[in-house]
Amino acid sequence: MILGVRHDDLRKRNRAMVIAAVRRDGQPSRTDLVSRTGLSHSTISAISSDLIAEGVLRPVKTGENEVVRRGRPQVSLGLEPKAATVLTVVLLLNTLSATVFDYAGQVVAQRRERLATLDAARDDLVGAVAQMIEAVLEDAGRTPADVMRMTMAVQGITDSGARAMLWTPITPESDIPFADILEKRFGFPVTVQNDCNMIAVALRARDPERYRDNFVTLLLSNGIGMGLVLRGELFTGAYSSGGEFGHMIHRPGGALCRCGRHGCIEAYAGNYAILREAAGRSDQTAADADVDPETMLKLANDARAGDGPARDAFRRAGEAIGYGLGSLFALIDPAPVAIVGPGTLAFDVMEPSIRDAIAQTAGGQHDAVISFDLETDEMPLILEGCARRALEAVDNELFAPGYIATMQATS
Amino acid sequence: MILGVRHDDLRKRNRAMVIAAVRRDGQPSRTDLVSRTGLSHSTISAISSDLIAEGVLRPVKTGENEVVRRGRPQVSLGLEPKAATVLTVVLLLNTLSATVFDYAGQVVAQRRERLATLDAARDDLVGAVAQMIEAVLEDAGRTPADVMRMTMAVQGITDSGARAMLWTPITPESDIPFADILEKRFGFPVTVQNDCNMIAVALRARDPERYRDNFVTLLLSNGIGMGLVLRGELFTGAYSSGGEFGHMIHRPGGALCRCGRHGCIEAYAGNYAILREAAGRSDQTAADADVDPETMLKLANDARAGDGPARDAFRRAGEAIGYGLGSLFALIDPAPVAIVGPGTLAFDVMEPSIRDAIAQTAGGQHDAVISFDLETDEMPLILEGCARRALEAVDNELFAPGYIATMQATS
DNA sequence: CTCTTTTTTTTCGAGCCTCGAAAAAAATAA
DNA sequence: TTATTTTTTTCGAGGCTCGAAAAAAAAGAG
Repeated sequence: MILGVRHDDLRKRNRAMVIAAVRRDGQPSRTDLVSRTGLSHSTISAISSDLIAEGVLRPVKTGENEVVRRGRPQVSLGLEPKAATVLTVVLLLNTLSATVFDYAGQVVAQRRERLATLDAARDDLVGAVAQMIEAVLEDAGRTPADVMRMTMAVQGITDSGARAMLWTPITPESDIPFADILEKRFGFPVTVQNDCNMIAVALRARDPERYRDNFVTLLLSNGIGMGLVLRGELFTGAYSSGGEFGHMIHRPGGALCRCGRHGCIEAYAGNYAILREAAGRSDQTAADADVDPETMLKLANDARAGDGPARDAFRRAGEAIGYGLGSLFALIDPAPVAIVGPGTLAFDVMEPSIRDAIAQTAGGQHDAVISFDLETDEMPLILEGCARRALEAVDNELFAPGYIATMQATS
Repeated sequence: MILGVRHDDLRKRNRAMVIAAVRRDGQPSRTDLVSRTGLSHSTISAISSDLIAEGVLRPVKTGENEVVRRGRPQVSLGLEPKAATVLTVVLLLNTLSATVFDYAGQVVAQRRERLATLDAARDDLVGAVAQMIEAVLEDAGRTPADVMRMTMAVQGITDSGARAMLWTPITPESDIPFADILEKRFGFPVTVQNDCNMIAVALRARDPERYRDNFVTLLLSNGIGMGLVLRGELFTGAYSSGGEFGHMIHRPGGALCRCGRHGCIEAYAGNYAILREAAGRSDQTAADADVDPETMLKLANDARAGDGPARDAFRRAGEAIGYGLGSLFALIDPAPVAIVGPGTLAFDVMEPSIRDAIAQTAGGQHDAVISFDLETDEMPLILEGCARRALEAVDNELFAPGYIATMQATS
């Protein structure tokens, strides 16, 4: 159905714009907001005084960084930290962490623990998450009723409604509806997101100059994850979180993948695949659940030292990634790529074969556009992305209700 | 920049909604429009009487199909044919056609001619197009000044701004900026679109139930083209029309493709590739520029008759398409696929191997969702898509200016 | 220390837009 | 001819944004 725009939606949208501008720009003055949004002084004045009265924004003392100029000084507006509390949970292989953020995006409390996810039963996983949520909320001096939203990031595939973890390499369990379970238990809204997608959100927030409309994030670890931003929007599949770059087919009927199929990119470029190849094992050998970083560093050093099985393994890994990126670029055109995770430590060994492979594909046409940025530690990015997602949801749903609904109904 | 919504944008948007609803629904009454758009009777009344006064819409006599009911009868609103004239040009291998449509989408005049595109020099192509435009406009009794928009569809890659044909299999010439040239010559706005994208637009318009948010169109011919609709929007690359499914890599370093690279899907599934394989030629043999339909039909019949080189060739073609779709589905999740073009005549021979290959990929998980619809004649679809594009552009830009700009600036 | 200048922010009335309710219009049913 | 039903238009109320003017808050000049 095509929805018309009702009159009050206008104010809601413009409120959302103002909040979004404040979140992005840090501490803009009303005058800054006028130029950012194209709205008039009168409108900005009205909206911002409303938002201040409601406790969403607050005037902040400008630091010494402000140039002393003639005239009435600008008053910067900032997000009121007390306006909301959001919660993030990150569940990765053998690691669980939970963080409480205030509305301004500052960490209030954080917990992190080792958890043997591979051996944990379904209820153990859910129980561990719930327990950690309770603990970190207590650390933060908040109750579940204070939390306006929670975003959970998991390794693996989630559903497109962001309600459940459909499949994950971190445990044999599948289809765990974390959102339903946690919402029922705690009463706040929960979404479940793919870790790589959160990395993409974080990069976009961190460096909007470089990562704006179209870019790719690749998480190189035991598996290969991808986050994709197209036309400025996080790309997800129709039913799932999508973007399963690691399971695009590199060689039909080829090496055995962790997912049980054959010839996936991951079966050549995942850590387990590189190790398997370098160790001279058959490419039909079952995958290791995890490979420790030291082993990978040693392999990378072997590869750097000269020709041999390690160098071959990385070359094949790079080839798989390169052809995969080339195929992806045939579909969406080349875009900047951010490489994230432990795999960055061996990226120099793979980069030549990646570039060679891309050059042999249709996506290699404009290869000047293709740049790789490296970021070894994925954890802060995932956390940042989750927090951002949760906070933006609060921005839209709570302080400008109807905004999202109206916009989506447009198409 | 984040753009706020100004007050007059509201009316523009709602006008656009009303026009779009009329175009989609055929001849809705004002009451229908109220339920379609969610706007009030008062608003619909005001907007529609404006549009009628401006000559965009007109009240139409309802046919006999209307049930006789008590109460004031509904007055249906239709598009006023005289409100605008649009032009479409379709340039394919050895074929050029031009059609004039009225604002209601009816054909006013049409021309079609054979043109040896492979041998035509750059200026010949441009000249032939320009000449045909002049001729068809004269047939229609219109002048260039009457034309509010033209959409041109070409085989091959266009730029994302829809201004130029970047590369095409129909002639060795490349980078022909048709939009600039024709705009300069005729004075009306021109866009240049990829043919498969127009097929997707047409299918969406024809059957919105089936083809709505996510679907794929594959054009099987001498080359392999793709149109992709994601989240209800036509998908194009960042720099080009994108969606070069045929040039995703199927077998690294494999068969020689028409594009000069090796191992592309097209190098296994294009007509020339199937013929090459069935005839027992090396897969490094240069591609035929075109293969006539009779030859392909004969090959398909050979394949149906039993095992042999023809059956193998189609099996390999199906495998390439299947693995390609599987890789695509790993990224975007499975979606309905419409198969269009001469290749549909041999689709029964390929379908088993396509489905087998998909089943071996990550995208094969939910294979119940994957359905194939066939449509042999692509020409009417391309034409319909072009007309639709041009008319919708007129709807938005002319009768509700600012609508598009505002919406895009939102993100 | 006071007055002027400059810049930011708020206030105020005008002009639109949408909405709901009531009225008007146009048909059928009694 | 009158009552009923349904569609469409009219009209006043309430909101929103805008531009212009006013107010506020600082530095600079004398």
